[in-house]
Amino acid sequence: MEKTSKRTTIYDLAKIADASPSAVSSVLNGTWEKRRISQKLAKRVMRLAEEQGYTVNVQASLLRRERSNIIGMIVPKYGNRYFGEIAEQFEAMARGKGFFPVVTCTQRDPELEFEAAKELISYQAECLISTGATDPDRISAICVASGVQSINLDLPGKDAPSVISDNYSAARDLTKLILDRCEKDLDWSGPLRFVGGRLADHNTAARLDGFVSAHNERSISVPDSYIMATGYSAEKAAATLSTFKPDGPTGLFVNSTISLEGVVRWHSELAQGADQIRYGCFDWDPFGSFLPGNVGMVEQDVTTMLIKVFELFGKPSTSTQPILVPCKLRAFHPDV
Amino acid sequence: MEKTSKRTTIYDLAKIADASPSAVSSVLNGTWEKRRISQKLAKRVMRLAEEQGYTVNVQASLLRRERSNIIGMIVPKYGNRYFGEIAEQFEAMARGKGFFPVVTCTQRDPELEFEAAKELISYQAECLISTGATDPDRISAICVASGVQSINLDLPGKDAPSVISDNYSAARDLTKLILDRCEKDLDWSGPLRFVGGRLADHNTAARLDGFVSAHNERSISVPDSYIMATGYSAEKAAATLSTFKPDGPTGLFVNSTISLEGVVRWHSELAQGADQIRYGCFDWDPFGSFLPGNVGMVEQDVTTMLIKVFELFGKPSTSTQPILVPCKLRAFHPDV
DNA sequence: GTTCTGTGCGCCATCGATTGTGCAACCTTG
DNA sequence: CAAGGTTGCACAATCGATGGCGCACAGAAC
Repeated sequence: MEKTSKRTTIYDLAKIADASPSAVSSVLNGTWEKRRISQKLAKRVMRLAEEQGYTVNVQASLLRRERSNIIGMIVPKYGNRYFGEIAEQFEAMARGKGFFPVVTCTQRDPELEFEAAKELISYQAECLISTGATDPDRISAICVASGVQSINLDLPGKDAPSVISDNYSAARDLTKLILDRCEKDLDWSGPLRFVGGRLADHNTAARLDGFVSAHNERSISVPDSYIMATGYSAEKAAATLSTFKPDGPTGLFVNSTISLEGVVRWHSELAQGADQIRYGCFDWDPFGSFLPGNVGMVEQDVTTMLIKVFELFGKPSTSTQPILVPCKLRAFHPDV
Repeated sequence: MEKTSKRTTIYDLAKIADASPSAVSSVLNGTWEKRRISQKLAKRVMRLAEEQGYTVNVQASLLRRERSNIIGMIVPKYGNRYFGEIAEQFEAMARGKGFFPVVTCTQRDPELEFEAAKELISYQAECLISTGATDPDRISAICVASGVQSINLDLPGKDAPSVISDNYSAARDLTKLILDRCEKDLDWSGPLRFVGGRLADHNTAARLDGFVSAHNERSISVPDSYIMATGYSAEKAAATLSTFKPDGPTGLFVNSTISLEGVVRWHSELAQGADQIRYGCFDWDPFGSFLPGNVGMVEQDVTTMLIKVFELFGKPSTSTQPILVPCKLRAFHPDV
């Protein structure tokens, strides 16, 4: 039925349909009515294409049309609710708008981010969305050089429009929630410890601001040693906490579910006093919400963020002032 | 510095370097020594390419070379440890081998799976890996028609080689673990309930087999009503369990972390007897391991699975007998 | 001075699809 | 029946990169 060796092309179809390649092409890409191809020929070609299992060579098609329909995204990780959700929804939305989404995961490795960006540009991506990129401006730079639009998501850059969460407000609200619950459950009023993230990172800085503000509003001062922002990884969080053996009520503000993994490990291994600890986490995870001691989590509003991204898409970049999207605070029920 | 409107091409570079496009091309793709281009010209061209922010138009390049370097994968979800891990490791391995991985998420929607597969073929993917596809054979079929290799991962198909977990053995071991812990903690000896998944699905069937075998080995019989495989979603699991209010010790075999979400929700809302419940889950999640009542989880060996996939890659498809990869059982510490 | 061997590079066809243009064949109208 | 209009399609250039082929020129050998 079909040629064994190579993929069928419009030339093959033209031969067996006894028509010209251009006629075949226009039938298959839907322009045949405009080009006044008879229905008879159109039907014949379509039937043959079906029979031969023809699929366009998008490479060739887009080369000619000088566009790619590809819209690229780089994300640091997949197996994390937040970024997983971003990737999934992004793909769905892009497809809904007729684009071909290509998402690639760069493990928070600046070199890999850069390489992946270049690769996406080579594949003629029309727009590149850098999610949580460690060096978004470096990526914006090659995008500019190649005439490709770039948009930052989750972490802001100064050379391209950015859509990010309102980290400050959400962190402040979460901090208040944890403080309230410490007060209520443990009759203890802080200050909390801030665990995870990197201070150099914009989001961590904004969250820390919110964290400190919430304390200040209550006239609580936070010692420097309580800021344990030693990186994004479960191991680092666990390591930082390993020497900390609380001997009374304690509260933690956990920056990201990745750090939460370390915190929970530490928490579960405490010899005593584990029930005297309350914590909340910036970022949401369905299982996280059932962990003992967890009083609330911040869920970033992925859908709204992506809507904003797609609003920017195609527009000549206006302001690079980050667009802030409010988060949703999820407070969990008090222990019974 | 660079042209504002269009991307730089080898023709642009040829003009400013005062050389021919073919010379530029061979310099940039590394064949210049074979083509006896002088180092002098090569250096000049490379410098210019750098300055102009040149990137190959892979579309054109691959059209000419008649290959794409693209290796495609479809996965049902990202934001799930198992599939997230698969996607991440797949990308890393593919890149390590010089390919361009394109992963796309199809939400367990058969139509979307099919559309995405066609799209990847249109982009000239050289191999398509269907992960957890609901209808892998339909995808294999178009791959065959287009002369593209296809490999199934996680769920087997009969028309292409498959790499899957040894669901039977792992389920048997997990069942035994749960039964042991029920015996030890609750002085209760089953039978357990099986929650989540679809019986029509190969993996659920294999796991159920293992589940039943483990019971049989201990001469425990499992009532039909204990098999609650009503689908893959947290809601469905929660709905199925909603009418179940245990009045004594109970044990559950939870099929997938997705179902686990529902189980945990149900568990946390039980008015009483929650401490009389033990469960284990097929699939691993870092937070899942700290949930009250969870005695163990099965971690599928993603790395080994992908190694097997890459071993199949490029080979003329041999047998379509599924390749079984053993899982790792993670048992959690008894409650203190 | 002629022939021979390298060196260095340009010319041109090609990959598959798209699209502006052109042109037969047929039909209509007066 | 000629002029004009319509229908239906083919031709050929083009997108950017690649690679076989061949040509010009330089130096070596005789």
